[in-house]
Amino acid sequence: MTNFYGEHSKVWLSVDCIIFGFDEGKLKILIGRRKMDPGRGEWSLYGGFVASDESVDDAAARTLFELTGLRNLFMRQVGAFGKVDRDPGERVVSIAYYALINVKDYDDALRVQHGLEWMDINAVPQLYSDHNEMVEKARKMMSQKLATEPVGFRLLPSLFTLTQLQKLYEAVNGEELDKRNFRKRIKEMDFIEKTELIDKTSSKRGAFLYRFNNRVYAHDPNFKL
Amino acid sequence: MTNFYGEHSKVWLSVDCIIFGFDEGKLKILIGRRKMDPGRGEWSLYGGFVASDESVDDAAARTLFELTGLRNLFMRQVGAFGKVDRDPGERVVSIAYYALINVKDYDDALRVQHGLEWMDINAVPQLYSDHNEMVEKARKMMSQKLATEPVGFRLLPSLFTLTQLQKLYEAVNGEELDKRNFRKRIKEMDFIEKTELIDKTSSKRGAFLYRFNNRVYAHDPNFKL
DNA sequence: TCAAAAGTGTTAGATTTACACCCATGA
DNA sequence: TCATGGGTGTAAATCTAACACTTTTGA
Repeated sequence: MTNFYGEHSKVWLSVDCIIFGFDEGKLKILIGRRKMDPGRGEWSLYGGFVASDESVDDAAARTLFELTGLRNLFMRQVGAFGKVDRDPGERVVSIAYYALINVKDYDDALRVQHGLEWMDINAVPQLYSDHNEMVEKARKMMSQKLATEPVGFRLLPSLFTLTQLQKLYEAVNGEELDKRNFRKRIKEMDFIEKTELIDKTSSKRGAFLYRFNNRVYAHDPNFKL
Repeated sequence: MTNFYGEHSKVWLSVDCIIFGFDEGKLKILIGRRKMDPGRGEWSLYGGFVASDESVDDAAARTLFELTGLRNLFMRQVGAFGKVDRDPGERVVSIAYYALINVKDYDDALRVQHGLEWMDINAVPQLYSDHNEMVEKARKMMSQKLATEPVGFRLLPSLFTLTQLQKLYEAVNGEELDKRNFRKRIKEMDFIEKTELIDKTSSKRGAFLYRFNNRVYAHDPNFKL
């Protein structure tokens, strides 16, 4: 049996994370300068290796936790990146994952400690190896996901204004939306609940805060934006 | 440098193929009985190992070629499947791919030689390891792809009737379509060209044969079904 | 008092859906 | 001549997109 497997060769497996955040009306990802060879000093996604006793998904979740201190993030696999020479040192195949985080939940000291920066998705520099490809694919999958499932909330505080939500969708889709049409559609979705709370940080008048009610959504999952 | 990688452990990497075909008005996939341990005798997807000198995509293309004798198949990655115990023997992570083939192009002797059978997608038995998960994910991705890009033609002969095309979409979506509405939409797509040829195999009157013109599509890629 | 963001409805146009009959042919 | 699959258009309903003004409040 070992013979059967043994005819073939093994590879190192890594995970790379595309961490999306929404801040200052812009969609951003976390990247940093590589601290190790090969590629030291180049801009890069944050990643890690898959250990022998953990699934690939678990490796991604662990890596995300190391980085953010957060568990139960919304996370999806982007795919396997397996060109022979993608890593200049050894044969390493990497599985990319994207995650959505609320920037305000994220301890900024952890960001600094890992030497990471929030980079506007539209101004991502050249990255190490094939990481730009990963980012592009993640971005497409993520915007497709946000258009068909109510997961955009993962990028916002648990209480948010409709203007924030609209700006988020505008940033993700790269196009402006009509305010009245947007709010009309939101009103049709019972799982986006208006609270009596008012946010006055962004206007003098103040705006009602809303929340996503997952229980209501589970009962009547009709989302379309 | 080797130290940096060496702290971690390597895994075997395999590819598994979900090969979609369309025949007798049904969407089918190719599966066979495993000829090796572990899992000998169980229904399984066809797969292979990734060699050290080939990319993961190349390994999938090679595996598909071994199996079908066909190159340049439409092929897309489904994703990485990496549970620790997914392979009872060793730690093997598998990257699944789906491919679309025209059953008529496929040499049936090759199918028999590999011990494979066409199985209706709605009657797939329990498969080895996590292969059912792969099939489900591939199916979703494939139907999404067919709804947004004109690749359904890859499942049909290069000349096809509109009824064939409609039956294909019905099989993929699992619901019937209105004949007049379907044909109205096809008529709007200039890259689906009517020929003067007539197919008389499926009716006495005969039906016009159509073809997909990729050049016209490249010029005006508006597809929606 | 004014600047800045919040909030609110209507209508025309476009798209989608439902639906039924005649045609051509070979057996 | 009849059974079988091929082929065609219209109208109602629904959905989408465009559009402008009033409100509230802190500075």
